[in-house]
Amino acid sequence: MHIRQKLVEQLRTGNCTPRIALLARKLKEPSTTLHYNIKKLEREGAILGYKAVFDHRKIGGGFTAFVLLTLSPDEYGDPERLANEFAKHPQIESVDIITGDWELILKVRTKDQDDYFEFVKKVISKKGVTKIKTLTSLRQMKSEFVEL
Amino acid sequence: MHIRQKLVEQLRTGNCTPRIALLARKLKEPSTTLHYNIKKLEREGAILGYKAVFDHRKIGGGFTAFVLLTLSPDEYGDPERLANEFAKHPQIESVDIITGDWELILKVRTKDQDDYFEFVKKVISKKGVTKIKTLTSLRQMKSEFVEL
DNA sequence: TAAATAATTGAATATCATTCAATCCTATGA
DNA sequence: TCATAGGATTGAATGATATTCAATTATTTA
Repeated sequence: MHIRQKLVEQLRTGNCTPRIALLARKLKEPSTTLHYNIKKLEREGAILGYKAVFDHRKIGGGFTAFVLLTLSPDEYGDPERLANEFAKHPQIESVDIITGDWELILKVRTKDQDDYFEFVKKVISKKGVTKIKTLTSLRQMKSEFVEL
Repeated sequence: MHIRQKLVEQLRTGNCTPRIALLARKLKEPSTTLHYNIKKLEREGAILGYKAVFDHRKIGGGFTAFVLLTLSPDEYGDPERLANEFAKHPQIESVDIITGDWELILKVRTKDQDDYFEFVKKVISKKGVTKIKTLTSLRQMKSEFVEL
């Protein structure tokens, strides 16, 4: 596999670290103080990790959609089971159990619409899912707190 | 302001960097090769930045909601204007222009439901927005590609 | 108020990113 | 097929950085 692809894979979810010296200059605080406070945030579980933010269009993820799911009554008792299954897929950026007319909302990224269609058939359409509503993203203005 | 808060502010959107030596060990490639390829990804604009992923419950962002917006007909021509305004707010994680029954979907994080209500009144309810539907997140299983 | 615990900090060290020059690969066209 | 040019890979050297440690200061707790 190409190095590029391996890097994307690794940086997508971690393998990064804060730039303490840079922050020390910006905030005018000793780097050791910042180091201490960052480690504390990590210990407390407030910081889960450090990762790269990608322009997904440039790494084969040009298609983005929000997927609203209704579950069958027999899944109501344990929506987390299905949610956790979805969470395992690398195409899925986020999984939330929600209130209202639907039980789950997913944010999905695929290469294109064809790939998305395949993904819906293979992964999303499964026992327990009774209704699927796709909201296709036409334009992203902000993602992961980063303006695009 | 407390150092902790300043750090969260800075790490939320950047001030991090890839761990090349670690990646070199993992992928069994020379660190200079990885360095070269990472810089290339940055030059190409495929990598937009490096940031921390937080457990928002532990940094005063315990409430998460997806907000579906319908715009008034006079905003149809330029939904990007409103979208860009929303994007500026630090409480808003993502802004997408979408197809279907709504024009915009926002992902919003606030301290609690009261804060969310204030946020909707002050920021979201503005000229051009004719309908607001909130999908409250009861449980997050994955966010920013990181399983929780 | 005293004692214990947590937070800050400078100096020293260990680790790492980055630069550079040499080499190797790959695509292109004659 | 071969020559060439641009890109990609790599090791050695360097500069910058994270991290550790011990001392000091601040804060919390009883």
